[in-house]
Amino acid sequence: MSLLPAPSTITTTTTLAYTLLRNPFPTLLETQQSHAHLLKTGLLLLSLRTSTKLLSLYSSSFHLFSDAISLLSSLPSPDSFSFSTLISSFSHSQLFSSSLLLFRRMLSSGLPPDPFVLPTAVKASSSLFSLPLGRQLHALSISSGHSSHPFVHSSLIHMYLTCNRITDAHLLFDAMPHRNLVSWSSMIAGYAKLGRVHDARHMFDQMRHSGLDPNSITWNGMITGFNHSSCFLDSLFVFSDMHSQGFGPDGTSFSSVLSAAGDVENIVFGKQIHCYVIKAGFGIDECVVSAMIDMYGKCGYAKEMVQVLDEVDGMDVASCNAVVAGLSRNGLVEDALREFRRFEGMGIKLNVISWTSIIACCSQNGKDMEALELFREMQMAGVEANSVTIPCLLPACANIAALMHGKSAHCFTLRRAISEDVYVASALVDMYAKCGRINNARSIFDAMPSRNVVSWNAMLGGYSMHGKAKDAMELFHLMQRSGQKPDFISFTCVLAACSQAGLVEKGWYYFNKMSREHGISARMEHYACMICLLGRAGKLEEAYELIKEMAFEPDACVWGALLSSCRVHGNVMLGEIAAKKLFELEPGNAGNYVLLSNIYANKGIWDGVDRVRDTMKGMGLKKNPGCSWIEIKNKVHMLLAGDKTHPQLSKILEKLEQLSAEMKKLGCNPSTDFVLHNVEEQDKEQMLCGHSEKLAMALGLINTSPGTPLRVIKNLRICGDCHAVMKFVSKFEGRELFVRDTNRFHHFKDGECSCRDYW
DNA sequence: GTAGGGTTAG
Repeated sequence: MSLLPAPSTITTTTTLAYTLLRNPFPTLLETQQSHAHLLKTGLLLLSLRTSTKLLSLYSSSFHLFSDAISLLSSLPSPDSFSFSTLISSFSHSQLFSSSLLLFRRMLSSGLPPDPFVLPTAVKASSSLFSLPLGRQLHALSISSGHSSHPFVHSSLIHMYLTCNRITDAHLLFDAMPHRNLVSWSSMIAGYAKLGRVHDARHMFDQMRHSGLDPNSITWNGMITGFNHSSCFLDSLFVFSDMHSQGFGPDGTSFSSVLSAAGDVENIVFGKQIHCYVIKAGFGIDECVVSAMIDMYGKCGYAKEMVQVLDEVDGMDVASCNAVVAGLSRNGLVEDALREFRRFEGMGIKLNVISWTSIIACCSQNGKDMEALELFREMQMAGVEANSVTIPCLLPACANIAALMHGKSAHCFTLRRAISEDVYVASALVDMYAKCGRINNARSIFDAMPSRNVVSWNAMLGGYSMHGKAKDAMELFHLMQRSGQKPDFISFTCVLAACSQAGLVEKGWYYFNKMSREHGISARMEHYACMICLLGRAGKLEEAYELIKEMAFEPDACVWGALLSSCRVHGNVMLGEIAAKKLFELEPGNAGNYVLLSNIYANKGIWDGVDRVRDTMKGMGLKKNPGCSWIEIKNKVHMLLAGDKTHPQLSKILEKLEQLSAEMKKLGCNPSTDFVLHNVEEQDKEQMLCGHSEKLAMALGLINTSPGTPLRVIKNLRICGDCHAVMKFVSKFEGRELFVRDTNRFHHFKDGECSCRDYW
């Protein structure tokens, strides 16, 4: 029997193949049927043109890349056209590594690179920001004799620009025999992106002198380039130039110029563009609409944002996202949540950006529990988090020390292979440090393939918060040896670490080094650290002198640091000075009055105590309620001082009474030093029920098995009495306790605290 | 099957 198909079959098959080639949009089924027939008849192998058409359909229309690859592999002698088809499909789907791997396979199969496939490969290497790959391709272009081909040449220029090698790009540009609009536009955009306004404009003029007219891409490349380098005013100027020279803006230029207008918060210009957009008929371009909403948001016009959105027929998700982000940016958290729910209710298909925006909105505005809940909802909705979502979520875990939630986010990053992203890893370092796991933070930090100043600061801040001054200083030196320049936050962390450990001389050393060697002038937070350091070390006069030397008006943090130190060292005179300033700066902060009252009470100055109490009463001030969080079995519990509504309250109080009795039996008297004597009835009740950190600790003790470490977060400084009780509990119950207050970590173990009672 | 430009989340 002949292996060739019967004549009738040939007719059918050729008809099928013909249909396939002529049909611009076949369905997957039609494609697969044609494929099957061609395969069965053996004709597939005879027509490279047909098989390449199949390759294109599988990869570019249906994204069935493994089917496309196996088809390609089955072809006895695919040509460079077949390879190019699949290589460019990979690139179009952002699969740049696969694209380049296939390009390599094409070369090793003996096919030479041609001027069609080379630009695609170069573009893939640019998209991966890989200079080494780009250089190899440059060399290959030369050796294969295609380097002067205009498309190859332009792609190489763009590759060098993308890899921040403007000089190499310019050399290549100069060597170009026939410069075209594409290469000029690339160079202009390249300079604009670097903020080299003069060079970009100069190139633009040179291009016109050479007789070439810009097109919309040339103009837009310049506008978006200037936006990229934060030269927003220059963007606006270019847009005006474009307009006055008779070039009608397109969607891209409208989107970009709106973004620039928002960034310089120029509402007048923004509104002009709004009118222009409507007149030019771009009010339906989704990118332009979302850029317009973004502009209004950045200028602080919340109402207009929602108006623009509601005026559009059929809201697109990017515009909805811009509304949520804009409300969040303006601190309108409740409105952002309401709009988010409204969009959800309207059946708008919310994407990862929508969810990330609302999670960020919550975690940046003190709604940490809500952020965690939204993350859960997002997963339930089947939307997968990415490398931006996680750094937005993790601060919420860190804020309330939700270690289990943080850990599960960490696992997620490992599964999705995003754990090494510099933003993700930095946020993980911060989260672990703030949840008391300083060693885990360090392991992640050490494993990072690349770090930026934020990563170093997260680790430095962690050591500082844990009172590990020596580690902080060692890391700070490692940071400099690694070539990373410290910024003002790095110095704040190191100074805070010195302050936690009472290292006065080291503190002065870094404080002076900062301006002298690093050219960073001292900011408010640096002074606050120094005042805290000097004050707590008992050098109150020196601290006060430093305040007087400051070149700008000290804020409440600086005076607050002095007042707290006066409280510790019983200095009435300076305490009164600091308190007076604080009453002016923060009239509503009851904590300052309480501190001053404590200073008086400690010295037995009862009329002073009465005066402060009367003032507080007259102003209607109440102590900021203490609040603590503890995570027990994956659930975060929030406890307020004097909380009488907790379902386990009686058990908690029973536990605290039992502990108190044990302490008395062993001769440990709870410190009454920290108790305000002239307390209101309500405060007395609160004291009776206990501070929130004690309640949280007791809740942890009765709900976890013996020996389980407990982690408590408090919104205020830990009080002396609670500190003493926790030291006792760590020994008596054999528990490790981690308490994070507003200032630092206290790690209680075997009756001792890591702060060595210095805080 | 080839080169240059856009909006919304860190």
